[in-house]
Amino acid sequence: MAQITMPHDHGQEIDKVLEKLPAQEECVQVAEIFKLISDGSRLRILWLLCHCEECVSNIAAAMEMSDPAVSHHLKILRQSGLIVSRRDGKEVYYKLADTAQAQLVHRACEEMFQISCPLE
Amino acid sequence: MAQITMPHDHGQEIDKVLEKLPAQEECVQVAEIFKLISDGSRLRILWLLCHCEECVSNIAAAMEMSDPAVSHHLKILRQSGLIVSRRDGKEVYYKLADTAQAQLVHRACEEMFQISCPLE
DNA sequence: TGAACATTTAAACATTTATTTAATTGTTTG
DNA sequence: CAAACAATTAAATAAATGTTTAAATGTTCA
Repeated sequence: MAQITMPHDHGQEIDKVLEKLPAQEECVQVAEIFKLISDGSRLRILWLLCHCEECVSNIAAAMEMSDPAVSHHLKILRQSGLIVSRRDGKEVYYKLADTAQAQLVHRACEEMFQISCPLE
Repeated sequence: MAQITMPHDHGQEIDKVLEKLPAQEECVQVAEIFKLISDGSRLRILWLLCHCEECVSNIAAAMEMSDPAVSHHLKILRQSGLIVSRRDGKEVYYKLADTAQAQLVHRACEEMFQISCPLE
């Protein structure tokens, strides 16, 4: 990693931090995960799928959204590996993936819901 | 809350879940927090400010970004309350806010960095 | 006061993104 | 096979977003 000269010298504190600064590409990757839950509709769909397995029609009804709109979000979530799908007859069921990453995202959501909604 | 009829009946599992389904507005609020760290550049800036207090010029140098671009992200983060600023002479210093929400976001980031970067 | 420095703001631009409507694919069953 | 149903895809649109360049604001100090 190339050394970067700071315009201003405010002590050596930042040097140690810069040693551990995640690379740009790594930050983009992590940000990509947060982007998955950075839309209200998609976050709400994911919340549902964290708690049950459901078909597209029912998800759309629960969200009060159109089927194509829901399908769009499901595709994004599935392509990321956060959720999985299975077809049973005419219907396709979605649920949270059984992976460490999915569990981590799930936990992050739950924690954030608590903090953003203090006991009023 | 208005009751929603499901197009398909797959048992009563979903009913209990829908009782706890966060409201749309609440999801938008929580998603707004995740949106703050859904951009690679902004996430990297926040990571830095989680570990030290620095002025805009130095942040920009560390990120290898232009001052206005960094300033733009700092503004978004500051307006959200995730970071705070103080002026000392010509320079403005930024650092993570001392709030429960900031700590929560900080923790979520740290956890996500670990998972997205497995020991290779 | 005026020059130099640090930061922010404004305008412009290219991308991305969420949603709608319409058409298409896939599956079941009469 | 054909009709009905479930889900996805495609095209179109409006809105949001990150970055650049240029200008403006704020602060220090000679």
